Amino acid sequence: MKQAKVSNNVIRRLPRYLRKLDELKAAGVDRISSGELGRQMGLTSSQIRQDFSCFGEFGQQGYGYNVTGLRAEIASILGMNRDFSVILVGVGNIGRAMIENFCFEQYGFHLIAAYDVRPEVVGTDISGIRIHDISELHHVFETSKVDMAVLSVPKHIANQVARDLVDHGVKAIWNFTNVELNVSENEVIVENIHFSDSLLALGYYLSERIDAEANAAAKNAK
Amino acid sequence: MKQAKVSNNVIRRLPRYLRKLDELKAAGVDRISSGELGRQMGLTSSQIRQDFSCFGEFGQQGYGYNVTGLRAEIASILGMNRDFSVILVGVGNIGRAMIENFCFEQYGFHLIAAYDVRPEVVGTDISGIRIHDISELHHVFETSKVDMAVLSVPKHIANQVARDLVDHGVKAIWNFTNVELNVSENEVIVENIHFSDSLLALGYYLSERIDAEANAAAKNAK
DNA sequence: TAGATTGTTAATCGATTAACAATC
DNA sequence: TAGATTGTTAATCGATTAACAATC
Repeated sequence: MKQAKVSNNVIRRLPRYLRKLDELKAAGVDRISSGELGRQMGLTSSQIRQDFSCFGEFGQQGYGYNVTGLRAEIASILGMNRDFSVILVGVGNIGRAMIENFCFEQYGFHLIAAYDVRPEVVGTDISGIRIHDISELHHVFETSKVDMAVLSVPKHIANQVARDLVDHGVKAIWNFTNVELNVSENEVIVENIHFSDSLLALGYYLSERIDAEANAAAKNAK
Repeated sequence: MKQAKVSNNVIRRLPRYLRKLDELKAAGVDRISSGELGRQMGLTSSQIRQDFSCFGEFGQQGYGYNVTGLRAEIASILGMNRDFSVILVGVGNIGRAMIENFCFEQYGFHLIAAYDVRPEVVGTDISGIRIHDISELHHVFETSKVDMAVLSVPKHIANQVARDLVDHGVKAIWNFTNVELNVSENEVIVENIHFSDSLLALGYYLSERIDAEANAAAKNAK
């Protein structure tokens, strides 16, 4: 009965499928084959069918996949209808931007409170979310389940706050601090947004391309 | 002479090595073996040696790696000393946060200008960066090379602005729009920061864990 | 020199792709 | 029914791990 462990690569493709299906839906497409989906996404049809078959049989021979139905299956696999509760710790620039702009609801999460230490923000509301002093953190765990914490505090306290969150029983941390957290993956799920890692990878590919172009130019000049 | 194509997986590990080496340096460690590095990062020593050997011979038998030297090699591979020039398009919440907080210089990039359409921000300065009207975009390409553009405009114009940037000759786009850009990878390097993809993957792992715990509890109760 | 650890070749493992019978 | 396309098994490809000679 238990489904075999699904590889991380497959999981990381699911949100892309979701986005593409939403796009197709918006364009009025209501069925699609793995072949056509592959063409549009730059994947093989085999890979797409393998990916979906990790979770069930969502298609129909001779027909393909129903866009709305498949979208709903993937949404469910990703937990989008579970209504996870979220707190945010660290209302700096990025924390504030997330509170004001990120549509947690759209992905099955809802933000219930935020925390900071600076007196000038504690006690205020941002987009309807109350900012509490971080010393009040334990209260929220007494009154609600907290599934996930957005961690957007300064680097130097990242690990200490993460430790605290885990000890209070948070189940997952969405880590924006650009620090590798020293918490065991047995006790908490950590998902990192490492801006700098992303930029550095871009830097590598950019360097590679610039060098290739310079080489090509040098060759031409000869 | 030409180095074999290095896999994306290896490239994505380089920034992690960099961060770890910086941490070791800060802690006063000046040499490390692949074995110890692996222990600290959760990788095998084999993988670490394989990764580095894609780029050269950075270690010494019987000794290991010099932390400072290895750090410098990786920084150079990632193009951190190339001084790439950057423009930012879309000074909304996230764009503003990047201008104010993200330390481009630290990674070998420098921000030269930003663009928006809203009259209330055009003409102002944010952290020393002038915000121009987007209609002025072509000027910067006439007077400077522009290696990379940070794309942080609203979703619905993302592709149109990306097209424009590519036509002006930008070499890479750091894409914060959560939209899959329809530009060919022959003409431009695209590096995506998809917040929602990251959150949805977290949602998957969180769902999985919650279900596993519920199952364990049900089993215990029996 | 002896011990440690690299760089690299070979073996294993896992992920992607191809092929095809089942079936809508 | 015939054509299309799935779900799945087998083949291939690539990435990780193991092993070890080279050497500091």
